Amino acid sequence: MPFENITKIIGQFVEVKEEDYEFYVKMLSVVHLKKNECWEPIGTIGKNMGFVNKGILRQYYTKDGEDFTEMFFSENEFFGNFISYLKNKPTELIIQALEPCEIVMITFDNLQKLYAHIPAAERFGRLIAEQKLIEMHDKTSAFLMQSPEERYAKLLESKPDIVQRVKQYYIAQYLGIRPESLSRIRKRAMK
Amino acid sequence: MPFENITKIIGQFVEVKEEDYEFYVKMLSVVHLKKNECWEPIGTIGKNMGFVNKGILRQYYTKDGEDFTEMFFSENEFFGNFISYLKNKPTELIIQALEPCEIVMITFDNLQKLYAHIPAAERFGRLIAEQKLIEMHDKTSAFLMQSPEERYAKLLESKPDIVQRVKQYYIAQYLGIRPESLSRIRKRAMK
DNA sequence: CTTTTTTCTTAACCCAGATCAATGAAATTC
DNA sequence: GAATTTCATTGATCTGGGTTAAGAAAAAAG
Repeated sequence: MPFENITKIIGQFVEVKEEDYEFYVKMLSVVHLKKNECWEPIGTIGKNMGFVNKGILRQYYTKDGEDFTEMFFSENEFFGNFISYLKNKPTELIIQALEPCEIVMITFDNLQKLYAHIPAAERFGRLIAEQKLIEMHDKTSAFLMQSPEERYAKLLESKPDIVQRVKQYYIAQYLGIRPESLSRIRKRAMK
Repeated sequence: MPFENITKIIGQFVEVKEEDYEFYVKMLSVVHLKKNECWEPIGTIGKNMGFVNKGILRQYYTKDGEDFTEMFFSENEFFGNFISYLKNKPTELIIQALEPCEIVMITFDNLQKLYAHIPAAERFGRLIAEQKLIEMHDKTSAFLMQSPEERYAKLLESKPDIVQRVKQYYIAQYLGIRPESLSRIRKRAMK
């Protein structure tokens, strides 16, 4: 039952009518990513939205040979190269599986069909977009208002599973610091 | 001719048909803000979008008695408490005039009417939203990838007028540093 | 299970930005 | 336009994170 989770999550946003269920399912497919595998080829235009059934992914940029991790996605979260799709231009964004992942996939094109066929889905799409906007906003303001140490404490509180399951240098990238510094922060926090 | 600038700007996004012009104008109004005056009362739900005809504003949060400036808006830019409007909840966001401002205003409600009446306007609305999303994204990645000094250099290059017209401690807030540090960065940069 | 590679920790030193305090410059107020 | 408040600069000192390098621990490969 690969669509069990996503059905539950969509149901939290909008009412999924019995008669629409099949149409939803027809738009969806399931893909598996091996560890370290990437979601879409680098330098292409975003075509697909994903939903994490199982596993963790990270979204990152590379600049001067250094990685900058922007976000993690774990079970029951949506992700995708939205900006590339919206701008219809390739971006440098990379989304990579950090564990073997099972992903429910919908192409942005099918998403549009879904909107056309099921008006309630439009509401769902808007809510996802808004949620992404708010997440991004929260992250920006965290960089403005908090120290790396505070940001780590917040992450630990809001997403303890991520901290457990993800290599520390990815967490450090996410916080905007070096792995060595994160190690010190963790040591300080133990007391 | 308070609508001259906005007409030009909208025209860059979508074609404004002669016969629609009057409808556009009917949706718009002009407000003036005195220096230090705020756009919408604090703690209310975002109701209006603004377009800067003349002046500069800053968008900021207050936390523990300290201000964190997120963004500046000057001539020909759109602004508004979009997140509050989208969530239909008040936010702590404050938008304040740093100079006497002339603002072209449209209520979000009228914006919806505009969408309904002129399909091309929907495209304009989407483009504005995307632009805001991209701006926000750029700002987050700047915090991840650049030092305060580099962020200042970038601001100086991309918005020299802002640096000229805005008090330095607002610039410092925007860069996420103290005014004293900005002063030192400026001194270093002179050489 | 052993070897090899990757990741994490620790230490020593450096530096940009924070903090505190004082002074000078500029903008407001009256 | 003098007085007062606000803002910018500078100096001294402190600190958290960066850098470099080494060794320990854990994970992957064989």
